[in-house]
Amino acid sequence: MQRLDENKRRVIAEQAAKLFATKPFHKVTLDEIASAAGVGKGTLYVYFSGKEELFSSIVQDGFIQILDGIRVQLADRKVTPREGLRHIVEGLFRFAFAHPYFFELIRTAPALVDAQHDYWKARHGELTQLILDTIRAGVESGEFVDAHPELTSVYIPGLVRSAMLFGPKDVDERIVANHVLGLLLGGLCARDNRPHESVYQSG
Amino acid sequence: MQRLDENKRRVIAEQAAKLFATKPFHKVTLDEIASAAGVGKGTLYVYFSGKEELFSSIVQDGFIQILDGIRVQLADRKVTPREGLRHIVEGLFRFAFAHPYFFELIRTAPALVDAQHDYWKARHGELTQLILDTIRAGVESGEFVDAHPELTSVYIPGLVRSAMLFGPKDVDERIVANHVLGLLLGGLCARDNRPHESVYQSG
Amino acid sequence: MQRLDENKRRVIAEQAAKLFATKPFHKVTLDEIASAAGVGKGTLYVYFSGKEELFSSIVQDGFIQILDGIRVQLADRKVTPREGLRHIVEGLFRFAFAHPYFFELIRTAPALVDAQHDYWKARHGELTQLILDTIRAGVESGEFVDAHPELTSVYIPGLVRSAMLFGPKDVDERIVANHVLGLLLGGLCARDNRPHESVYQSG
Amino acid sequence: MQRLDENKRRVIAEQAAKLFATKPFHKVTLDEIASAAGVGKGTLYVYFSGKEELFSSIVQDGFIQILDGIRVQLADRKVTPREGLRHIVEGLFRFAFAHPYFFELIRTAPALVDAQHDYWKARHGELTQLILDTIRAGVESGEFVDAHPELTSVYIPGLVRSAMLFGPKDVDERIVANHVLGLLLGGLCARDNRPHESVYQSG
DNA sequence: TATGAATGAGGCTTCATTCAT
DNA sequence: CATGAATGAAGCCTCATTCAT
Repeated sequence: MQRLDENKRRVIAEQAAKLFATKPFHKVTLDEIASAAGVGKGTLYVYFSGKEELFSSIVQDGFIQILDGIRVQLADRKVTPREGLRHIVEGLFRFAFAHPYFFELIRTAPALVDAQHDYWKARHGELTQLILDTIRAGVESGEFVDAHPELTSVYIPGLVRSAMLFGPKDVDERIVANHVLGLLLGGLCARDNRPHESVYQSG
Repeated sequence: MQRLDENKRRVIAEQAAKLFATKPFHKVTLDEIASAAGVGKGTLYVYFSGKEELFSSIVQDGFIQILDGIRVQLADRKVTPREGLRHIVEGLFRFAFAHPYFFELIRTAPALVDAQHDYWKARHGELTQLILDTIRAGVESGEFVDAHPELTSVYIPGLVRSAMLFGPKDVDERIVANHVLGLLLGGLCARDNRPHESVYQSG
Repeated sequence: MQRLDENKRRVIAEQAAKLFATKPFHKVTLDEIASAAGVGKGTLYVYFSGKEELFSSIVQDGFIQILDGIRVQLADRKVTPREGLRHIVEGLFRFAFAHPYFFELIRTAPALVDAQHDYWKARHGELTQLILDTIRAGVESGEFVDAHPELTSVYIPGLVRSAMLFGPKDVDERIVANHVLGLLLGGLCARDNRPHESVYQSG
Repeated sequence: MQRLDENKRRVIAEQAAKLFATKPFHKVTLDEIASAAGVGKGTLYVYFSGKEELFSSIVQDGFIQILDGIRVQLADRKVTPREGLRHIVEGLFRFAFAHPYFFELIRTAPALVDAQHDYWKARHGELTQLILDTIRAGVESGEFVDAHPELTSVYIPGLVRSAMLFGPKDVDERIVANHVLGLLLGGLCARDNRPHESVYQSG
């Protein structure tokens, strides 16, 4: 028996995630969550220490998944910066499409976490750092030209977020991923070096 | 002082904006807002019909400012798509730096507005449309290459948002604006056509 | 200039009476009253010292009118108890039909008046006393038979109230008055001594 | 105590009834009610959906009790109209004396109930109808003479109300009931057919 | 472990009253 | 005298949290 009933914990987190994605934090009640998860309200406190912790827990689990997914791809020492960037963008979109609620949900995350604020910032920082390292490697190798990689690294999750939240509803995962990647690599004025439509083929 | 005082309305909105930027919606109390604005709690209801309306009002005013600012710049018929894009990015950053709280504040906006949801979506759509038109014009004129302008148009406010929320705290307005613009126009692999550092000079 | 503008005072009282008759005391706002009377909210305080006093004032004015109306009729020394009872019932109904809101309005009166409670009880007591005297006179003269005149005297305004509040909406003043009087004098089993339909003819 | 406690519900309703009888609706606070009932304020909302519903609930329960009590008495097919009237008046007074607060409380009822207004009117109408049927039966059988039974039927609860609210405080239940009944049957001028003092003896 | 009845702190909102104009 | 913007006390209600079962 690890972490109580791990399955029930996941059901609760999933249902809560859906609700948190639908309405702002303060309009989601624990009654709703309990009822959506098919458990008693008291049970929530068996698995989570409170509403905020439940929320942060979901967010952090998501970040960990994203990070792990990307790290697996980047683990190979022979990954070039360009391939690395592709892995990052694809990894972000893979998660985003697998968890359609997630980006809605983290909209309110930064300001909510109080006690867990540091932990949250650490996770967020890890992701940014991962991206930053990749870009810097590219700059050093001459593959990339970027006067401010520390800025670029924060753009990338933002691009994914924007695409998911405000882009067309029926967009295809591979198409957006490629499009974002194309923009990142070649910009709007690029002529010949665009990887458009070819990314997934090589993946 | 026998007419509703437009100035007092603005003071309330400003103080409220600061607070909404600091904490999530449900942690901002009307007591705080009233006290920060130096008015009685009841006075808030003289100028706004409630907490949510106060919030949406701030958001919408901001959007209108952004739109107006950009529209003024784009009004000149001789603006090229490339210049147009520059005006858009600069306009967004100009507003963002003038209202440092705004992007924090709209984090929670979409889900909060209920009654005003349509109005919000309309404003948001206007901004997206403005950008979309510019990009499409560039694609048609051959200046831009973009397979999915409808995606690109939603990225741009997202880039600004990411830069403001997660970028370095002491970043310079002109530097970020140029950097974003450079990325948009040339991407990371561009070599010769990058307007880096030169944008504001020509403005 | 007596009591300020006596006419404006009456307009306010009339509009307030209508509103108090429509909804319970706590759902009538001074804003409504002011707006219905076509005056500013502050003006209400020029003519009345507050919401409760405005209410009591209306009630007491009504009672005084009722009392005065009845007293005029009873003033003639030669009025028999039977005629007296007729004057009382007719007087009550005359007022009730002239002020259709009044009985709705006093529904909540007794418990509302705090400061003016004694004054209210005094007026109410005067009316009861008037009726009581008439019945006792009748009992003494042998015209009436009543073991508990002090009970009967409180019934009579109650009969009027019930007829007004719960009786058919389109009832005729003379018909109800006669009906109440008939019941009082002869009861349901009476056979020959009923004054039905004849009361107003002799008035 | 894992099911909603019906007894607790009754305690709350009883205490609330006492308070509503003492002061007008808007002066009774939920804090008072909760504290009088010995429960937390939130508990009120477990058993009732709000202040108004708590109030209407009390009123409606009362009406149902009155109706049921009277209906039991009238159930016997052999009840004559005269006996029926006696049962009605006695039933009303029995309830009134058992629930001394009730008639105070319903003073404000009609205007308060909004959503439940129809339900209230239905109950009130049932009582009136019960009385009306009895009187009409008497008129048809020749026992009663009444040109307007639809008026008489609304008087009767009004008589009870007046007696309770404005009659002497120390009045005896049997005496008032008999007195009201005597008035109804014989009026003030009756001489021989009055059931005074004899009603309860035969009951 | 699982539950849900009970709780009360805290928030939004209303509105009678005041007072500067 | 007339006004209505400003006020803040007070109340209803919500809901996260607790705890007895």
